[in-house]
Amino acid sequence: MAKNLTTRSEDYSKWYNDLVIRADLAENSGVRGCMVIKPYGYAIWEKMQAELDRMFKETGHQNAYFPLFIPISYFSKEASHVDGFAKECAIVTHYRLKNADDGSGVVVDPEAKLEEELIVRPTSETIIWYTFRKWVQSYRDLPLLINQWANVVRWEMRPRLFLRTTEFLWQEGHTAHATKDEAIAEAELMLNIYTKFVEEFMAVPVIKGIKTDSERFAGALETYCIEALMQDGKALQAGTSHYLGQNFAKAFDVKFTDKEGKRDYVWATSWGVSTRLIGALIMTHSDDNGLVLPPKLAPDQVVIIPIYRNEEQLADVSKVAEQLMTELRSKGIRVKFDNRDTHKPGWKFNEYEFKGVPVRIAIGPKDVENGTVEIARRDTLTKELVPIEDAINKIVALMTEIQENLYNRAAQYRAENTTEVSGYEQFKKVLDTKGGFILAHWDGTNETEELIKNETKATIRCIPLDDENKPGSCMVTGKPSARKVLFAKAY
RNA sequence: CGGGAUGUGGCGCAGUCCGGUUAGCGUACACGGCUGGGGGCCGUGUGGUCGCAGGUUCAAAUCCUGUCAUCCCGACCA
Repeated sequence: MAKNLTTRSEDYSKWYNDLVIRADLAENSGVRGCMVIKPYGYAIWEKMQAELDRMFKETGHQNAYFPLFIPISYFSKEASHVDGFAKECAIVTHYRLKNADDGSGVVVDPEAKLEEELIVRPTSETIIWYTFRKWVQSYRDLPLLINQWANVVRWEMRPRLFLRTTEFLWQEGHTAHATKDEAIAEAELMLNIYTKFVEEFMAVPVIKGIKTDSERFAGALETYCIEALMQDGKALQAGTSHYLGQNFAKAFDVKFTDKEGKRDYVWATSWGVSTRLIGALIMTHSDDNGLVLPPKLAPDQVVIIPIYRNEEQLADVSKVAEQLMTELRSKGIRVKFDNRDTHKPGWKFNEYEFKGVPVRIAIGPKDVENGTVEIARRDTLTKELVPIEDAINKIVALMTEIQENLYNRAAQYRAENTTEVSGYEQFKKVLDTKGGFILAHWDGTNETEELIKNETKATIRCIPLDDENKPGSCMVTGKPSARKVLFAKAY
């Protein structure tokens, strides 16, 4: 798989310049750390949105929309939450511009200073909990299962295209429950939905786990996450789901009356995935020829390219192509017939390879004569001549086959790049020479975690939720450890 | 905010050290012809106040000062 990609990926910017820009998904917008998502990139996001939205609704969630601006006073009600976000907020202080006295352009009108500053949401817990207070009185109002599709702004020091942009698109779910157990179950349910989406639709294998104290979401009691391994050996957090306990309910005074007539604070969760997932998709499957998209998310699953020398041949080829397109569409396959005469076939072959279209069909005069079509698959870069009557079944089968192949390939890569170590020296050596996921025992203290981070730049990605709870002793301190945890260098 | 680098047609770059004709190359774009089963070839053409503002000089993309922006490395992070 992607023989040169691993080395290329060590230089992150080159990787993106070569692949993302060439694949035409996004570009830097010129606004600090923000990006323009181009139509093809956005089409991928829309496919992701559609599938996630369906899964949310199937589990009883509803969409709503809350304001972009959050009064600073709301924001300061939950102490640990503000600690987590204070350093990366954009703040609105004025509401008007005026012409500069010296004619040099427009300046902020000092007269138009806001009484109370507004924060551009870095996440919406505060404004949503402010609102939830008005929506919840009785256990009959619960659970409240709300999702919002929105943009948020986090003024990070160091933005990275798709992975950490100043403004990004995401969905954020916010729920309120009558009991603690119900809230925990919700947080776990959403983690499972994310897992299902990322693995089944994106074909990206993930490890489910919980975050350590230091990596936990600001204001949460438990942060569940899914971690994926990119082709350059670095980990990427693909999604998080937080159990918030009663922290936000207490901060915003959201109480309800239960069946016995007792008043209590509600129990909460929040969960989100972002356009970072597009980055994960690219960085998991792409090769040196460009993007490789899983069929389930590809905006075009099949592209048909006609080959011809003159109008007459085009007419013959088009007849076969259009017939094929109609039949494929009736099977629910997204097909594009690219009969532009402004580009040559060779050009188109390359273009759709950059774009990662899973299956390419070429039809020329020879095929019309012989009753064949040429079918090429993006994941293996192989092509074969197939009798036209077998084409439909072949292509339908390829949709599943390519989807599975991508997942299996990524899973195999991850297996090959996951190492279990026992000692700290071995840990450092693996990290330096191989990278990837490393499983090792840890004594559970912040101090040890911090020490490892400072010395190696590796962090604990999560404490995995799988069944392998074999106790041992910490690789650094030798103190007892309940189980191995997952380390990696991360984006 | 610390360290490093870069700003030159739409995009990617050379030229800058050592100032000197009309600022050059690739690509893209437009037109014509040959082409067309993996980014084809030939020809013609459009497009640049060299990031911005000062300064030095007979002369500045090139030297000096200032300034702005972007990118990379670090602290921060979905």
